[in-house]
Amino acid sequence: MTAKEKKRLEAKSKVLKALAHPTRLWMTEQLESGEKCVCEFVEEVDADFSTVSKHLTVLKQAGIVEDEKRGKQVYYRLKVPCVLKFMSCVEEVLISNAKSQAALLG
Amino acid sequence: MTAKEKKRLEAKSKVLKALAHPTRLWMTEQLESGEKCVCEFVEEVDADFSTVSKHLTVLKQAGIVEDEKRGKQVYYRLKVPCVLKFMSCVEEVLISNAKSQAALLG
DNA sequence: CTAATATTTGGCTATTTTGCCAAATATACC
DNA sequence: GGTATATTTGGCAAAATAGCCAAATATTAG
Repeated sequence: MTAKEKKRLEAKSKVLKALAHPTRLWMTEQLESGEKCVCEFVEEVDADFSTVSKHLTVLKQAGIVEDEKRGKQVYYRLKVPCVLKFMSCVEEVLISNAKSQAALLG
Repeated sequence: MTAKEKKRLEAKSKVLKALAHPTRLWMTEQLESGEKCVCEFVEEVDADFSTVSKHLTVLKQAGIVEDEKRGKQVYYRLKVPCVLKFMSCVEEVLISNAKSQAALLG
């Protein structure tokens, strides 16, 4: 494996890792219907304001979302909408897992 | 958020988390061209045999790959091939990131 | 049965990630 | 200016993850 390939793998992993957290995944899914400010997330997520803010920072640094400050609030929106489309494949894995589970149970 | 939705988010996160590691991502990509046994991965991955085996276990438990023992070897193959197709979206994020980077540099 | 090969498992430490709190920063309003 | 609101940042402790080694297991060959 070349150094370049390694870099590319690490970059892709970073994007996946950003999505690989229940709260971050949920927030990403929420953004499908349009931008939201941090406070809107905080209301629904039962987590500290700082925690939500940090999660959004992770998504931002991965390049999945972008933010814009308007007045006192910071609004986040999807930067690369396809992340939601590819989630359908993750669902497919879940369905496959459920089938395996069902098969085991007879 | 209902308990059911929470479960679903956690399940999806587990799948994403399994892919969110350079070595596991690489191994998953390698399986695109067909099954491989653990020893083949070990030769190319500069990591301990046990480490590679554990990574494969993570992918297996997430439902991304399945294994089959034949003789002394254990062969792994993709169980849900779409995981590679959705990787094209992750690439799209990388391209988007590169563009942002380029824009910053003027 | 014994030896050799392929793989998994257990255990341990180092590193990374999470999430809270408190403090800092930014913006609008008075 | 001072105050209230929205958000980020720094710091810390708890939890999760990674990767190595050694030991256990399984299979084949002799």
